[in-house]
Amino acid sequence: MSTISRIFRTFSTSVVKSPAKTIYDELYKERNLKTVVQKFKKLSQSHLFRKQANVYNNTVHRLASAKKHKWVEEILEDQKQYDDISKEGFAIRLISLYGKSGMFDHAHKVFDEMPERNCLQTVKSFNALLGACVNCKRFDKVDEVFKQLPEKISVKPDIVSYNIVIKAYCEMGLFELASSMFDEMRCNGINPDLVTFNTLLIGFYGNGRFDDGEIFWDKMMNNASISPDIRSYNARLVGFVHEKKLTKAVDLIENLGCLKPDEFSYNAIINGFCNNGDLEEAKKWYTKLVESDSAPNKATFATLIRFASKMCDFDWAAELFKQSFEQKCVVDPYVMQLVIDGLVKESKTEEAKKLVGIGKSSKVRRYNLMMPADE
DNA sequence: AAAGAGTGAC
Repeated sequence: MSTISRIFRTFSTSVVKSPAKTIYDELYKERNLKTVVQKFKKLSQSHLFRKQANVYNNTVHRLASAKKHKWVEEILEDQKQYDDISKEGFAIRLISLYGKSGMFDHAHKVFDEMPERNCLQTVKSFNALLGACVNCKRFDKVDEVFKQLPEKISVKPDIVSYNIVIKAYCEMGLFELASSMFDEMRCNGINPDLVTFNTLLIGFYGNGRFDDGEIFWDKMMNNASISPDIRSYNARLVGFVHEKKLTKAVDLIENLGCLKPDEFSYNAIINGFCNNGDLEEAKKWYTKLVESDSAPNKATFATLIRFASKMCDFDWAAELFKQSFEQKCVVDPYVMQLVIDGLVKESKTEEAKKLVGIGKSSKVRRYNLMMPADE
């Protein structure tokens, strides 16, 4: 579920600003998902509607997050009646939407049906299928698709294909295979790009393979055609934090040159100080984040509210609690309840009641937080 | 219209 949210995150945020938002307001404002399905199918009859990729992303995301996979199937299968399905781009959209919804067999079926719909299978739809393996965590299928399919359908894997396979190996914890794929792609005349390096850096630094991370960091720095971006630096920050090298991490975030730290950079540092039990530094870096061009997000609040509660700084926890609502960040109710319980324990009953009220009235997410006496 | 890289964790 959290994986699904992450995969769709880019789309749902862009949808907010998209003009489709106003045109299809009726669909977005509908709270009843069964009605959403009916309305979506009705709207799909319009050729113009079917061009709106964002409406598809948004709707499928809503249904998949609510675990209504039958309804995802209902709206996506319904699309096959339109001529658009013989265009590769439309098939790719269905494959990737099924993939993001965790429905691998459906994704594979759309791919398999392409020839009978006179739709050419190029490396792009091949990559969409490969991506669906990873998004559905069907790692057993990755090798099968990557090693057998290209020959069957006469496509040549490209840089995107290799990047997807490298990500799959990193997620499987098969770091040696991820490294060897990096060598193999170069033998096949495909040069690693920024995505390749960032995938490997995140895989290594994020999983306790600091030394391997450093090897690829050096390779990237020595590669004249690659300019590391903030994601590359953030991966290394996470690596330093894992290694408990906080001085190194702080030095890195303060010396990014022309790059600007983002919320992921700050979160990495904040995580480090929380793990060290350093309340003062955690507060300091939270303030820096608030004063920066970025804003704290769900992960920031989840970490800090939990940490402040653990350190019994319930005044700060309450402050963060309120901030998280102002920023419309949805944090696990269990963490929010920690703050209420802590305030009550310190006899700050009025403040606790106030927070319960904020939770009940929130439009972002209605929390059913309780005063300990209610339980 | 269309494929690939990220944060927490009872």
